[in-house]
Amino acid sequence: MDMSKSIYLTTAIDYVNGHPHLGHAYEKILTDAIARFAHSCGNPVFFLTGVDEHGQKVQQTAEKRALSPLAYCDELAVVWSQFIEKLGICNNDYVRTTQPRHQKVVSAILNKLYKEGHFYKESYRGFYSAKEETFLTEKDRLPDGSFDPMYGEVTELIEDNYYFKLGEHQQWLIEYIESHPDFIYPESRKNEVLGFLKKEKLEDLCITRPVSRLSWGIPLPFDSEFVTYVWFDALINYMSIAAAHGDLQILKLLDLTPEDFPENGQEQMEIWPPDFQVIGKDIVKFHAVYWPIMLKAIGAPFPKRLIVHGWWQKNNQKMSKSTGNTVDPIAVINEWGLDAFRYYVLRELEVGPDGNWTDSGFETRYQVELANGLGNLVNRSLSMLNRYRDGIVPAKNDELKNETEIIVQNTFKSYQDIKIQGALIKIWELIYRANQYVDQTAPFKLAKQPEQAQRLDEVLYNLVEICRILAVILWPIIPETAEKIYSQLGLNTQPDLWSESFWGKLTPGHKVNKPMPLFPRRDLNKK
RNA sequence: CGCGGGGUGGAGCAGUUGGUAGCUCGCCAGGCUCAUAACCUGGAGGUCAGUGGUUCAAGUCCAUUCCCCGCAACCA
Repeated sequence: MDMSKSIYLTTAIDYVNGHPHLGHAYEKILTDAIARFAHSCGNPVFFLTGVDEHGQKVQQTAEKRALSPLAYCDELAVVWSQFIEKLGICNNDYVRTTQPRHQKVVSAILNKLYKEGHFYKESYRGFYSAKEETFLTEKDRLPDGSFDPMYGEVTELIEDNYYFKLGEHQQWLIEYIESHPDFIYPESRKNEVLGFLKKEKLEDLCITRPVSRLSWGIPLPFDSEFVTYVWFDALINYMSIAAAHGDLQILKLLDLTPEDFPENGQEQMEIWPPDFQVIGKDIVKFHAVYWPIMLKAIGAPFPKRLIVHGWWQKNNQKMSKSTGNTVDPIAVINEWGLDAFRYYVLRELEVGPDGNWTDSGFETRYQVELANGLGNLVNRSLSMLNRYRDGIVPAKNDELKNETEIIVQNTFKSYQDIKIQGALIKIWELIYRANQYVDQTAPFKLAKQPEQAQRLDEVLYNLVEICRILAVILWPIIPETAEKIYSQLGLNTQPDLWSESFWGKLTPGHKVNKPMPLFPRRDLNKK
């Protein structure tokens, strides 16, 4: 692996004009787990997330509140970045599409593509709903030919706009996706995109909005009558931040220099291309079709993998603010703790399919898997070591070494394949095995028989060592808990490197600390 | 015929390249007492939606039918 280039991960950037919800939290935590695993493997990591701030809805809401759009965005940016912090995300940068560094890159790209003949200007005649501020298509017509009253008054309108030629890109994109089976994950999404590309003719993408209709956007550098369409603007964030951190490959491509980003100082990182771009299934088309075409036109290498995750429902119904069928991540974290939340969303579903949140499911996983499983194992292991050996780690012993190593390897492979749920299932096999081991060896009985002292030492070593290894392999998922385990083990290092998961790293004679419940048990009946 | 995803013991889910159907919860019985009234063992419970096919062998491949759920341009 090329160690000079960082593993580059991105999430979709969130549209600020909304409120952070479970879906946003899930995507961030999922990406965070992948990022932490990459770090754990010893790679430099660059993890980007951020917000998308342009567009009609922001402009409207700002107007309603008598604020400038930017002042309104400044307010929201705080809310969103606090949300990221609350989730324990280890991102290296936070992009806002209103930042000059981003706008510079968007302008550079627009200029380049314009000069190279990828755009053309054309008038569009269509039926426009002023109420919804959108053009309607034939598909929006009701069976009787009229438009739904929800669109208000619909008028026929002629509007000029710039378009990005996509037609010529359709064929190579199909071939690219077919010859790079890892490009879109999971496979079902890849098939969906291929199906679409093969069946439908790609229509040229409108990349502007007239200023008269929408002013809150990045001005088109070669025509002041227009601003850039939000999606064209938003997708570029992945590249603009690489440029802003001095990625020479991108700078050169866009004819920019590090001096164009004075706020960055002298930093020069190798970031591009992204290794993982994590998105929701709703925006597959933008990332699997428009985005590669944009990159091809720009001449930039493609992202390695697009990770498409599913959506959450609650109680098998679509989450919706209007019906109150929602999950507030902040409230859950405040009540149950960050790691319980992170664990649940990653354990509940594999990456790809939709998930279903239920409060009782969450509580059960907390109680059974975290409190009674992981928490109790660490607690009883450390407690016995303290009680029988004054907390001093006995001589090394390899009784469970093989079993543990197999599980650790399987877990590693699952992480590598982005099978996070699978990784957690395997990790819990180790927890069950360790609890079973306690029962089989009964250290509490050995402790009463002086002639069994050595056997007791062996058992205790195996238990404590497993607790330590668990911390290492769980760190990408539940970093706070992993660090707590290390701290209870009296270790002053961090469980953030996979190489720490090798058996036998706990040295005899080391003194551990007293255990504290990692996940305090709850009396669920009282709720 | 719009696209996609699903239908596996009471509930929620795993099932990699086809080879005796697993897990968690719940239920019943037993064991243990180090531990967060936690832990361990055993048991009951499924014709893997239906039908047809390929195969020595299919939940796992093919065909078809039924049912559920998302998506269909800015909502992760």
